[in-house]
Amino acid sequence: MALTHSHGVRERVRGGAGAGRYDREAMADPLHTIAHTLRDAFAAVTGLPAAEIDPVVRPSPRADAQANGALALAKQLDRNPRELAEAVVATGALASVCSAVEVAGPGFINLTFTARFLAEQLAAAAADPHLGVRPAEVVETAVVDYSAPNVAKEMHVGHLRTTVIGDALVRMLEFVGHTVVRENHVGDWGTPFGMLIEHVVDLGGVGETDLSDPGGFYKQARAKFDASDEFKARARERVTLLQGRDDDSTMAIWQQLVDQSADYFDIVYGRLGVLLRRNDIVGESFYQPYMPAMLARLETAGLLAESDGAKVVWVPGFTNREGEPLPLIVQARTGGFNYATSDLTCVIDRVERLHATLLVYVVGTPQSQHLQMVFEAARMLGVLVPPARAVHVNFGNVLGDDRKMLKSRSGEPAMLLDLVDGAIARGRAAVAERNTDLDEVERAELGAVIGIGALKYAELSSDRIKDYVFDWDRMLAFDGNTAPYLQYAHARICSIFRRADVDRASVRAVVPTLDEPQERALALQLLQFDAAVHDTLDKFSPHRLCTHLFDVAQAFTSFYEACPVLKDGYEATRESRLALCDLTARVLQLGLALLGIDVPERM
RNA sequence: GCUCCCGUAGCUCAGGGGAUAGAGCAACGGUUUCCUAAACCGCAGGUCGUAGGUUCGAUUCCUACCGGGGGCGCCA
Repeated sequence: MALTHSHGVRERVRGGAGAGRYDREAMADPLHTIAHTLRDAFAAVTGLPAAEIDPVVRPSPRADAQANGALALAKQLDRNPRELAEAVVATGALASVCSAVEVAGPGFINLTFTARFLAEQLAAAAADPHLGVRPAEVVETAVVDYSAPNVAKEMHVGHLRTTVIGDALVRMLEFVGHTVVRENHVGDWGTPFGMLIEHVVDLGGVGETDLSDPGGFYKQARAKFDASDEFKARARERVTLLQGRDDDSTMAIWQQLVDQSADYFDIVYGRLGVLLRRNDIVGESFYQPYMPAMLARLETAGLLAESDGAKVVWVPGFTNREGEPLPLIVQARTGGFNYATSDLTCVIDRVERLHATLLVYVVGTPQSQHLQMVFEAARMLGVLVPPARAVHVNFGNVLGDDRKMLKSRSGEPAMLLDLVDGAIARGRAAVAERNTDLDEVERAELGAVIGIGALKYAELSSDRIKDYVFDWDRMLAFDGNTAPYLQYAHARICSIFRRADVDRASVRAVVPTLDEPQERALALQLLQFDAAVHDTLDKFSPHRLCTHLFDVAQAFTSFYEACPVLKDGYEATRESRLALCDLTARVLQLGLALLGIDVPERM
């Protein structure tokens, strides 16, 4: 899946060392542009290689941007920071794009862009299907491991964040040009399947079970397992049969459980609106046949050791309760494989078969140590070596009011489908409450878009590392940093174009005028979309894009209040403002799409 | 015990080696003959957990401590 761009503005410039650089004239983000310009200016003034210089360009409350680089550089060179900043300004490098360049305080360079420069950058972004977002400098094959429910078990609140965050990352990675392999590492193997299969047998065998709602199935099997030694013994034997893979009846029942669960997962994913489908399932069973070879490789590499009868890898730097070295157990004393075996085999598969260079694990924080050990073992094996690397995209818990894991009324973890349906129902209620002139079908569709959007946005808009408190009212509020607020801003823009009876695409060649402060502020926000996307991907933190989109929406509503678009007396600015509206709507629509959230045209 | 993460406004959260730490909600005060008021504007609110250290400069980096949570051998 090669990235191709038909438009000329983002041609790769070949010949640099390592990653290709892009023609800086082509960049829509003025901060990015100015950073390059300043880097060269600093290089000229100091004599240092440009590659070693960071001009530290940031948005500024005092101007459009500020460059703080002079302070650190001056210290490094033992020069006066103010003089250095003034020397850089004196090069005149910024004259063509800035209307004001001032050195302030100890050596800050405050920059104000010319309206013309900003307007041209806006026009460039508007002409770009990617709205100014640069493609990745190095195109990679990325495997994103997310969601990972268990066969024959219900999906619950614990799967919400991994599914929503993973899906957003997949969309963004693809958008900037990476080849992305979605992998749903479902739990479809292991000792629990002994009891699950045996339970199916008790129920009358294949065809007599219905897993469309796995609710009590797992619990029934579990209860029998705990209560009956006889059942327990049968379950153990069944595990052996399963692992042998050649008992037809066992395999048929297992396959049935897997297939029915896949149907159920598809229902959940479909309703939630994520990309995962059954083709993305690569369960633990897939890796099972490759595990003996993996163990042999560990053996050959001299990494396999024995400890208390188990086969282990001693991974340096990890200790147990007693302060003794902690092993990564890859084969239990019983000879059985466990999740370390599976995960290590999986790393090898992703690197060697899929040729992935970026392995993304969207998995909860509690598995951090386990994953670090697996990654380290893979490094020791010489598999997970540059350019291949693994990233644990960890996340905190979804909490209820009581600050504990979100529960259903029965006290168990809230079921994912209940949360999804609850979001849709609340979205519909919100629409009905504000009743517009929509018919039933439209209202239902809109309710789902708003409800699901709110649910997902709540997951994505705060730092994934922290726990967050689930709150229906807050996520569905039309004020604040919520999906409905962003969707509303988009709907208002669509309304303007309906009223004007103007085709959106027709204003995309317009170079807007930016006379009002709200127009400038909006322009600056819109041009930072590129940086927001890349920043989000660098840190695998979708909340960064959320924050940016919220800033865009706020800048737009301020503009909307202050700058009439269609009203009488504003004919002179009409085209220009329509162009700003169009680009705003596109940034909101695209940005939310990258998060897996739809936008309505009317609300 | 060892180890990882978190601690920012009443609440929910951003931010991050630099200039007066930002939003939203709630509260208070305004705005609608006008493109969707599901909105906007204003006002108020914080010794950035505590104490040291590095630095010209720390809320940001380092150390210790306090508070909360996770993990620590044959489940995943």
